[in-house]
Amino acid sequence: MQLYHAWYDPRANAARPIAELETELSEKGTRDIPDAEPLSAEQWNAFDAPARKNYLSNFRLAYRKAATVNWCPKDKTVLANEEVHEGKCWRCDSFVEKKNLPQWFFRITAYADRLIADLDTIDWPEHIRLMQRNWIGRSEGAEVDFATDAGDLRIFTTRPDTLWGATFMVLAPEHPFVVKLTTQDRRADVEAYVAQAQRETEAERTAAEKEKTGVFIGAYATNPVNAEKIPIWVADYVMMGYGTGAIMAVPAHDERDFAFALKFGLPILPVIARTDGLAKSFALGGTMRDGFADALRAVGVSFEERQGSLYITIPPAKLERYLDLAQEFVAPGKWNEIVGAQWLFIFGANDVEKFGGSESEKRILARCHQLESNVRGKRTVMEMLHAVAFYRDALFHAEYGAMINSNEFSNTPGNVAKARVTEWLEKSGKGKARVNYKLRDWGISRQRYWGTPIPIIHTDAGEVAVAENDLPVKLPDVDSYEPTATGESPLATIPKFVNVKMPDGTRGRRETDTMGTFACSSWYFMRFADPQNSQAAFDAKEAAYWLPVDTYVGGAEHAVMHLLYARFWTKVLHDLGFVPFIEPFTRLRNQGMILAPKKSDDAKMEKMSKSKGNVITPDDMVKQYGADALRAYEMFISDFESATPWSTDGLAGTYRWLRRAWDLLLAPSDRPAPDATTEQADRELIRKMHKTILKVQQDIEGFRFNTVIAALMEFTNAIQGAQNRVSDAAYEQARDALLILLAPVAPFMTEEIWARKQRAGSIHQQKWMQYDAQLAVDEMIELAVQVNGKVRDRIQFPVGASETQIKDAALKTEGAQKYLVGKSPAQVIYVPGRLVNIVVK
RNA sequence: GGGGCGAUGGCGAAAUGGCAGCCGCGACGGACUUAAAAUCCGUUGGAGUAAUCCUCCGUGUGGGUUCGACUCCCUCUCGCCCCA
Repeated sequence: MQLYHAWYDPRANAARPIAELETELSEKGTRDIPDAEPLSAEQWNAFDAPARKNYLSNFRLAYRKAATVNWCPKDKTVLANEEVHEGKCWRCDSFVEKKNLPQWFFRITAYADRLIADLDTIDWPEHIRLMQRNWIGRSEGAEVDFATDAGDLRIFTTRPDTLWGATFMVLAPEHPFVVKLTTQDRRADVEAYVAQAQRETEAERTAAEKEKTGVFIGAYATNPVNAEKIPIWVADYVMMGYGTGAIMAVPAHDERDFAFALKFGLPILPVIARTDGLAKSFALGGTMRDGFADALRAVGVSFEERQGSLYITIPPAKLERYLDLAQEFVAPGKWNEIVGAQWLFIFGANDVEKFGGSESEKRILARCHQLESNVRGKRTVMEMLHAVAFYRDALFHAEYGAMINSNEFSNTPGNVAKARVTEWLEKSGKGKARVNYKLRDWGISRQRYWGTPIPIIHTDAGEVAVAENDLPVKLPDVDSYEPTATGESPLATIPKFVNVKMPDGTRGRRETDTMGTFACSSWYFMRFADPQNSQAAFDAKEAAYWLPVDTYVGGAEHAVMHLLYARFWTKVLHDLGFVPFIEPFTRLRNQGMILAPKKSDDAKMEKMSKSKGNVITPDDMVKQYGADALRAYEMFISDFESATPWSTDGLAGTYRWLRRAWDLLLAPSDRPAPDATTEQADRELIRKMHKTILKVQQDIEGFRFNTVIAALMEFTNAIQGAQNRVSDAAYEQARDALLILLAPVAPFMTEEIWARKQRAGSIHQQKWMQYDAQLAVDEMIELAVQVNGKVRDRIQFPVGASETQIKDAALKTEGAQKYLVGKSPAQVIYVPGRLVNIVVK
């Protein structure tokens, strides 16, 4: 239970024994520990034992806290996520509820930065490392406090540069401020909404994602950067688990906030300039005086005209001219606007309103409502603009760009905006820089029988770890594994397991949750280093000798869970001195999945796995074709990393090839003596042999087993084809090479042939073939002759011919000449050993 | 909803930015056989054509970069995996 006895010290950036933390707390409290809740030594020393245990839970790498589980009200059981389908129980189809239970967690978030940084030290596929980085989801931003009647409401944002565009706030339904701030008149609506959101599963909360929902809670918060009062809403698109469970909504530059604001008529104020300079204007028929279109043409502003209206996209350089023209031509009692790169409402000559804040929003809206009855239903300027489909791509963007409409920060360039605002927030005490992670702590509790018992005993003095000598805690023998009606683990119903006597005579209750299987898969490879050890999980010396794992082959489907958890566990054990390495698997390669037809729909494929019940066992194939043929076929079937449908159609072909090789390798050798005719054939066969040696060894090292088989098939064909034309010596040499190269592919068959040939020892202990570059080199090369990238002829040259010679010959080929009639080559490109491309204009 | 990967003949697939389809399956034709199986030989991306000559088309869609794109960049569609 080392995780329980350890905590993460951010100063050392490493795990340390919890005892050292206790000492520190008793001497100086949390004074030196960054981000810890303030606690003095006096306060700590005044705590009783349970209070101390409780406080230490904030630090331990293994700790308990309340968390929601899926609960089936009919089966009265806790369901794993994969047992919930579309919000319903997999067995009885009743709607799954949420239930709060104390659960055990591992504090993997403490290692987030190291889990990212150390990815650079291992040889893993790039997409797996990318997935882990995304999964950890490190984002830099700032914490900002918004004042409310219930005190400061803290939010986390990755875009502090958009603070001036915050027009409302959104709380997660579970946020404690929802209850504190909701006004009397809004209470009924808010409570109904929160209750509904909590009934919904996470899946439903995001599945019904298209339509945004939420309610206003009646309260307001003050934006610390401009003292504007903005309304507070509660909505299920904000999750309590991420950041602080509260967001400032900047609808002009966040897609979800934009959709939410449009739906509920909340103001949308652009505060970041567009980076693409896109500016548009829609001149509705009748709003501009005659001659406007001609005037636009005269200054070179292009537009589309449909049904009397002009759809104008204004080039950045022409914005000023356009503004002049619009003022000149706008009809009395009408207006024209520019959106995108500028936000201007043109009501007449020298009567232009800039849309740049809540005051201008009100003014513009009031004037437009007065002038035009059609827009009176629109609650915000942006809603009015959004009604024009032509404008839609110019209204919203989420890029970094120069700040606008942000008081003294306006015109701050996009590349420094975030840093400058963050710095200012810190200096002015309005907020501070903070790093946030998507990664959550790892919940290990399962309310199941099958799993490793969590070695903790609950006593009157709080929880106590099981003494090291008493480990491991074993599962009791039971008759029934059925879950309990209370949601507790079945272990809770077994008094013999639950009740324990402590050394001091008091009674304790064993923890009855078990660990999910990922806990075990996080360290099994360490146990493999010392599997018989009955004293400890493994001996440090054995682990240091055998580990880390040099090459780990597994499926990409484990990219973010198993592989991340195993890395975390390894780092903890490293910090605590149990292993000398920081990464468990030095090299990782993914094998592709084997797919099988879906049971429900034959036309679709899915991963072949026990849990899906679509597994095909290879026993019959081994019986019919032998293990070697099956092995070779699996190597051959596709690229190692690609998923591929299972099919035995090609297995007979692999079998035929191995049998052909068998016959060939065991055939009596009686070739003609070397002479002039055999000499050339010998050279060719030996050349093929060396090419094959190189290909096979390179491809094995690169995990390209399918092309290894292809190369060996080619070599087999080559020997067979040449057998009556080569000398005895060459034939023997080639056959011996094939036998050795075949050994890793068909280990049983080659061993048998080795024995039948009366060779000493095992074939699998022989030296590998030596590649000879000299003997592998070609005498002649064939080059394609292309004209404008299309092959028109071919030429042959001895190796070593000069570039000039080759280019000249290429130009003279019949195929090239045909396409050069009346033209002259503009360029001739020679790619050594490959082709000549003649470029003709 | 988020993240990752993929799409090439009838099928599994190959191809350091340089001749698309290596190798195998299947199919077709032939040899051997009384016959079948097995084995061996040949053909096999599509269209046009008497033709194995030749021409055009062709790597999910639409665009871009390049002398040259399956390969690099952007858009979309579909499929699979992981998480929610």
